Amino acid sequence: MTAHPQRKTNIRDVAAHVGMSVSTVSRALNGYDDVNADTRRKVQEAAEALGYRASFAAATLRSNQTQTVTFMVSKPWTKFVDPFFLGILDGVEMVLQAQGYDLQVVMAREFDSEIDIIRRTVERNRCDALLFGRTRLDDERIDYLQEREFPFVTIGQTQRNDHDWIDRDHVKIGRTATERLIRLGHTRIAYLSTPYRYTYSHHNRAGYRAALEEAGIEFDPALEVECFLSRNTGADAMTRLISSGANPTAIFCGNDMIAMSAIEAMRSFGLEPARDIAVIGCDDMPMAAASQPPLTTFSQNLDALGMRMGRMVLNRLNGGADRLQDLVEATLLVRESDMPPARRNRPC
Amino acid sequence: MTAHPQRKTNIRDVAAHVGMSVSTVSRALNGYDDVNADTRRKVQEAAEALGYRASFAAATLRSNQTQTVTFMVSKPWTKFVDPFFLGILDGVEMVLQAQGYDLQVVMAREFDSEIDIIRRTVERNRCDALLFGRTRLDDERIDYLQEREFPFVTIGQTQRNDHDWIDRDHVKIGRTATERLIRLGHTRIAYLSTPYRYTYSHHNRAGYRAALEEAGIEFDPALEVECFLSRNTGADAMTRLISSGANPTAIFCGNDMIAMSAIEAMRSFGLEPARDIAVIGCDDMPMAAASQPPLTTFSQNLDALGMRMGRMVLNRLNGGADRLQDLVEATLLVRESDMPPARRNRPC
DNA sequence: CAGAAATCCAAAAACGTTTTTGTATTTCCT
DNA sequence: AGGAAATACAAAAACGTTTTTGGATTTCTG
Repeated sequence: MTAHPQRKTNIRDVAAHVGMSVSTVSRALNGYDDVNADTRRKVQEAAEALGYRASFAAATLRSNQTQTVTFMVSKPWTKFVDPFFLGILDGVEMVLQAQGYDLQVVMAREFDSEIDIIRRTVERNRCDALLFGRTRLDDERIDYLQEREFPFVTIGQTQRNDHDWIDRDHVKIGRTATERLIRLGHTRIAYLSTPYRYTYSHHNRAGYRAALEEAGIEFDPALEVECFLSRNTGADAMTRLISSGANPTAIFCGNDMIAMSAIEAMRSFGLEPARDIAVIGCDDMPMAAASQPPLTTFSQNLDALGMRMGRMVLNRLNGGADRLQDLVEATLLVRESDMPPARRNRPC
Repeated sequence: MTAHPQRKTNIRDVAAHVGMSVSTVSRALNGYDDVNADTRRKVQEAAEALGYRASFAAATLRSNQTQTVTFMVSKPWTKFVDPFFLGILDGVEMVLQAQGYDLQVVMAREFDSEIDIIRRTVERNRCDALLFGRTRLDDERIDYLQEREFPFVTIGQTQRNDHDWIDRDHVKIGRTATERLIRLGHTRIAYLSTPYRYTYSHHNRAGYRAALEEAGIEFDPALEVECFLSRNTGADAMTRLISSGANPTAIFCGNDMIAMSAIEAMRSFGLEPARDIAVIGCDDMPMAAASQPPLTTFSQNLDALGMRMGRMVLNRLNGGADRLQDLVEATLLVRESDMPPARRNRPC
């Protein structure tokens, strides 16, 4: 007995309303130039009056264009490094929407499902381009998309690197952090790496090793530890480092989560960050500033990074021929967690 | 001169491949029961072999169903309370994908664009249901969706409350926080509220006031301050509170961001959290545990909350008649930022 | 064994656009 | 003035599914 929910107004309704053909209405609304200015105005007014909005499905089916870009985030990522990816999303969305593109986000539950989601998304034609991060040296997602000639931009590089990407200069980050710790007088500097599966972990490490070598400090494999995505991974690594007698006086951590977790472990051994072990993180998560001591870390203009990424994907969508690759520098945010090494006899 | 990118295989291809009609293929693939088991198997194998995947646009156009749920996040929200919404998203996605639904996320740039995005999304038929949070007492988004009879579930309540929602029990949160501070001996307890535009701010306040009244503590309007979404809003409020002579010995903050910011301001006045002013936050953001002193706050099983939300929307999509409304309790996480009031003459 | 019911599949319509093609009418050029 | 070009619109095809309708064949029933 409920009132029949009225049928949505379609393009035929507005055509009838202005007494013109459907095709003219379509061309008028989509900005083609073989339509009289006056006609276009009338059509637009009618569409507005009737509350007409083109069906997304129908338009997509016919034109094969979705005017949509999809950003895929990996779930382990969302949990831990969210501020980083959210900041980028902001920037991307800003430039995309200015060009009439929608930005959608989908989440991948597990690592293995990333490729499945990409497959689904591409094969069902749900978007015009894909965005994603956490690239690997050898990344099957990229192989797949390149084979299909599907547009995409990544955050992070790969081995072959023959695609559009944007990335922070992680080699420089690793080098800068390590150089600073060396300058402070440290020689036993550990590197608590993000998972090796990611390309950028290798870049960080390359910078770390390069700085050591240039300073003439012998590289000690025992000081390099791989961390993962669990909450306590930094603590585990730190514990191993301490109890194995590797004896670092400073650590550079692949991200702030690892750093905070490592600090927890230090304290459980009676060691204080800064005073006993210098700590440098990466990402400048909100907790980095709030922690005690405030964490020295690397920060980034995420909006800008996202906007550049957005412009890249637009270029690709517009058939831009050139490959766009962009390395952006992070800035070291010196706070209080990195100090010169403790002297043997320190006043209490 | 490039190889022609081969046309995507469509349903006709697989029909031809198995020598059957298009309609049979469709019905076989979509699980209808008027198709022979053997036939279905053959169709499925063919589809698999040819890498067939139904066009999303075509299927949507014909069936008027997208098998997609959209979660709309407001951008100011993403910046500051991300862990909260990300946790919920996780849970929602989990139960939706188990039922074959996709979860998409879209971002609203400004407050005012929220309704526009909803309009676009609904009118262009891009999803089957909407999810969003940050409800207001009087929420135009809900008015719009109800009028269109479009399925949705909110995080948060409204004045009329005649829709599906899930919410934390913010009245209880406000009451529990305030009761605890009272039990610790405080009488001048301030409430640094989240923006009043949100319903839950009022609920927090109601709990706060109720606890005061029950304890026979006279309510002082000067101790209630509204905060907003800027980074320093807590500091601004705290500064006003201190310099106006309102003289609180404890504060309950609508979220952890506000609390952290307020703590900053305290310190700039030479006051120490816990020692001089007790602080209780809400949300248990990662920085709450990392801060000094660790912040007493309210935490939540976000996965569970999200999963309940997911089940709600599924119920609605399956034509469930009953209205689903769910109030979940938060748990107080006592850490170190809340202490009894400082005594006049305290040993240094 | 005749009729009814059940089973399984095919033909064709329909969804709402965009794009292609075509055709009057008008404007331009020499 | 006559033909070419430009302008402005209309008709119809096409996109790839799902759903409706119908019809053969087989199975059941009394």
